Amino acid sequence: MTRKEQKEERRKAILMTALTLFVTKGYYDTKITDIAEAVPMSTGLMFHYFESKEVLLEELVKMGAEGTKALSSGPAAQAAADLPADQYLKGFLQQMFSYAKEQPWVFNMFVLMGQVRRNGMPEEARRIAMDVNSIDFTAKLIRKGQKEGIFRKGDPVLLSRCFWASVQGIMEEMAIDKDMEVPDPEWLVAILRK
Amino acid sequence: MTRKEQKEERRKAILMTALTLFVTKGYYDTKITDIAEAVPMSTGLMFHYFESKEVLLEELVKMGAEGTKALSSGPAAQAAADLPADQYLKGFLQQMFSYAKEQPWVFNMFVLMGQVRRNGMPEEARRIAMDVNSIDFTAKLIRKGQKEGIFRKGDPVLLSRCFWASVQGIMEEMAIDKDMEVPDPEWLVAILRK
DNA sequence: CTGTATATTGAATACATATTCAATGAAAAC
DNA sequence: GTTTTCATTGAATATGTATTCAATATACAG
Repeated sequence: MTRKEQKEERRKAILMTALTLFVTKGYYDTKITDIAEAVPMSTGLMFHYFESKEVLLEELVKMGAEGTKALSSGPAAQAAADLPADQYLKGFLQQMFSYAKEQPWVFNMFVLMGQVRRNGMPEEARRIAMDVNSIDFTAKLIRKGQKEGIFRKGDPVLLSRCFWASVQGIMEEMAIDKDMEVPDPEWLVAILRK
Repeated sequence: MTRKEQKEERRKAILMTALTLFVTKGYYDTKITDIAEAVPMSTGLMFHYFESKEVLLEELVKMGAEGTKALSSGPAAQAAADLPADQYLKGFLQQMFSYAKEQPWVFNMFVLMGQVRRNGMPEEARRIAMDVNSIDFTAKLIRKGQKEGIFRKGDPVLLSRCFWASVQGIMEEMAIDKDMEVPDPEWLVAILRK
């Protein structure tokens, strides 16, 4: 394994460790030393890989942003066009909920993206996360569902915000309480259903 | 006005200012100087009224805890016993949403209580907020609704967690985006409905 | 091998911000 | 009107934690 690959491995290890800690303890409560200790590596070495705690967060958010974009333009987006809107959303939630245990990486990333959008989070990371706009994507889906006659009346954007706020809230609880039972996706889609 | 009353007034002014800032900017991002500047008063004087930033938060959370307890044992609790479960919850949300503009104090307090329960928030305040358990209260209500045949099947505690996580998420958005339209309480109660 | 580059450490430093404090002003008590 | 108590200020200090750095070890290249 080349030197460059080694370094890349190490960067990923740091990123994954930080991701877990950020989501479970919160960004401000996880200190650089916490991450270093968990990797494990010395505190100073962290700065050989990332120039600051904020940049580390930004890298994570960038990864999340790419993933989300891929999702909303790749084959999954095709499925969205074909499937009935409610089926697609239920499928998405089912997938995400199952990741909570099988691919915590993906799950945590999704949760982090939501958290970083909140006020008081570092400016630049927040900007990047805000850029990825699931709200609009889902709003379109909701409009489609309304036409199909399966979703309730109401401003699609507002419905979309409510839907995602709910999903985010529940996923944060799941991220912290690993033993929490997985909710039925239908419960959340019911927010939209007629 | 006596000296003591003056002091009490001033304390309240600080508490209300801090509440607004905590909810809109986040606890960690609002500095003591931010609060002092907004009150307004000198930074040092803040410590004449509250011994620390954490204690200030704790005082707020204590107030919120009292308010919540009063709510769940006062006349409102009676109403809960009489009304159909869905009516009661819708009424509660309607009330809370209307407070967003008319009594931002109450609204913000409610949001803060939710935020403080999260990981990474100061220990003691968190403990106090956790103590106030809306989850169980609502779980009972949900059980009632299930018997009435209006709520879906499923673990009442899990349903309750989902319901509150959703409410919290949406109220946080409303707290930050003052122009956001008020969602229809029915959308959230639909999480529970059969 | 030898020299050069990279990885690693832990202690020193920088920095942001919470907290203290000595000094001053203003109000209440006597 | 004098004394005493409380309110107020802003600069100094303490503290926690991010960040830097000089020193050392390890891997790689020639």
